[in-house]
Amino acid sequence: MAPALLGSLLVSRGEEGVAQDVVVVRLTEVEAYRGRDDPGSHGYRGPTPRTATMHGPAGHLYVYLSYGMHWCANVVCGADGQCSAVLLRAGEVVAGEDAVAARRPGVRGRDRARGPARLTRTLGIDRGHDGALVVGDAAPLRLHHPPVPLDPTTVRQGARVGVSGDGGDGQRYPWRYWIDGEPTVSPYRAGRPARGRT
DNA sequence: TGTATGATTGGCT
DNA sequence: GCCAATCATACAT
Repeated sequence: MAPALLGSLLVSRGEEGVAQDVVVVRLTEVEAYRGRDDPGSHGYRGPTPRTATMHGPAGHLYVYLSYGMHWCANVVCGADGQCSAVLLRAGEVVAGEDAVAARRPGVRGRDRARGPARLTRTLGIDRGHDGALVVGDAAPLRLHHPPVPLDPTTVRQGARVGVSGDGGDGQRYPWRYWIDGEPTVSPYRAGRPARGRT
């Protein structure tokens, strides 16, 4: 699912449906997360209240607070009871420049949605969006297929950002996907070495 | 009830 | 490149 989401459009309807507030972001970078078999995932230690949405049916948003101050958003991809989601790491603002300028004064160009927390801020996503659908008329945020099919040869793949060793041997799952050459893709940072905890 | 830690960002050196 | 900000969550006591 993760590479298939690249090039897709994420559309936020404005506050109270005001057309002027609509913002559209074209996804350029995502990461896949699974459950029990993925040490880098919030679902690694089994379902908890926080990750309930991530363990639910596909098509909903899993939103969590990072570092006590940043919201990050995932699209849930697995069947109900499974744990599978794709973190929306970065994108390009393709519509709603004015709304974004008002929401993020001083931030311009490629940085407006370059990084998972910047993306949520630009789209106005927060805790209230956890569990919301990304399909259907009532959805506060909607996901659309790419207007033009993405050239599959431009998709790149590598280790996830900020995730320490995935396997016991320190290997890193190559579950980060991005569109080659896109300036909005966030810089790579390796995670801390796995800490001894069992 | 206490505490360590992040799927990050932005400012400063 | 280094580091503080800031707090819900998970887990230990």
